[in-house]
Amino acid sequence: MRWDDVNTQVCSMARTLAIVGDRWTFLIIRDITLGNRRFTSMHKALGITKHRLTDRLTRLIEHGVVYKQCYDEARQRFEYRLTEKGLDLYPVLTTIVQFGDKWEADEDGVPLEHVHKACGAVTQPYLACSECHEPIHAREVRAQLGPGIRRKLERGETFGIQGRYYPASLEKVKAR
Amino acid sequence: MRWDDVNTQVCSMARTLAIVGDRWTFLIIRDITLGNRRFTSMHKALGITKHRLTDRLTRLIEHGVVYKQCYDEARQRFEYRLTEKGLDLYPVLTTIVQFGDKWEADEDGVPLEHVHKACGAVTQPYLACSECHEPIHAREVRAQLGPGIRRKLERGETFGIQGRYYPASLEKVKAR
DNA sequence: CTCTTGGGTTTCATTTTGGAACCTTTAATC
DNA sequence: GATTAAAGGTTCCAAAATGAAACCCAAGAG
Repeated sequence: MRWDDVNTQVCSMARTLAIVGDRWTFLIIRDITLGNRRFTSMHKALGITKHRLTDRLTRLIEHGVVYKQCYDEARQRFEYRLTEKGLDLYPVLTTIVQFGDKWEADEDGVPLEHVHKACGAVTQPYLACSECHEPIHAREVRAQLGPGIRRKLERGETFGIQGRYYPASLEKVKAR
Repeated sequence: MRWDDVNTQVCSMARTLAIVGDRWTFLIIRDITLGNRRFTSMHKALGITKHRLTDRLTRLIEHGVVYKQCYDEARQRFEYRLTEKGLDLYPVLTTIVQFGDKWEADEDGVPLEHVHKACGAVTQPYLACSECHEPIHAREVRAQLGPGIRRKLERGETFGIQGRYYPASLEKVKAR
């Protein structure tokens, strides 16, 4: 399957990755988050080529994740900023950074620390259950069919790859 | 910069993305998480070519995220499973899925639901502060230099892209 | 009036992907 | 006993994505 078709899957991960799932996009968004919002500045800081950067920013704008804001009318200079949708990627950024902090840091320690302004502490955010508010770990969660797939099945629609709906293991998920 | 050099950055995100930051890897890990652990099965379900799948699994094994477990000695058949390190990617997977559920679901609703076994409820995990346990949002967090960068600066080391340490906007971060 | 800066576009070589065919070993079937 | 069918790859080639470098253009600065 061509990568361009990946977002046709009935899968929230595939659809999200169709927007941000390439080499550079997360780094671009991270830089914008940290205040590095201008074209040339990102180009230099990230080591991404201008070509690629133009391309990725355009795509992010198309998907409503980033918008362009003019900061110099005369010269038509722009800053790239995150939309509300873009800010919603923050949990993804944070969890990626935390994984790196835990498993890939060198002996000097973590590159950056994150201060929670509300309480003033250096924080290492964790995932909590929306219902019981306890921390959540991989093995404590079970997936089940949601309406997005259930309704399509009820209508007798075929979807997914070669008529098998997706993710592949849903037969098992259903059976459990 | 060549992508292969991205993990030389002093940046937890760059280092993590050097492992999982390509088109297919997250989908592979998601499938393994959902119980789809065999080569041919993943190949068919994901629509990834065998070639690419071999390549990605090999890389994940090299990085200690996945291991191969024999389930049929005679025929030398294997299952791919997540290591402890691999399980630590779960928060990343979850937050990616949540973004997709919120912004990219169609009118039928979310494809999958996630049940927190401990409390039995369908959960939509959120990020909480490790110190005050309140929910954390993008605008409530401020980055500051951590030991991994501070110590290198104190020793007078140059690092990052062209001697500028990374992320680019750390000058600003420092100044704040 | 020339130089620099920001923000790009164009061109072209190199890498990475995708698709398909092929290989090998063990089991299952006729 | 020969034939066929998985499972799990590998090989080969064409197509697409990427990276490096050069070029462009407008507005200010000197």
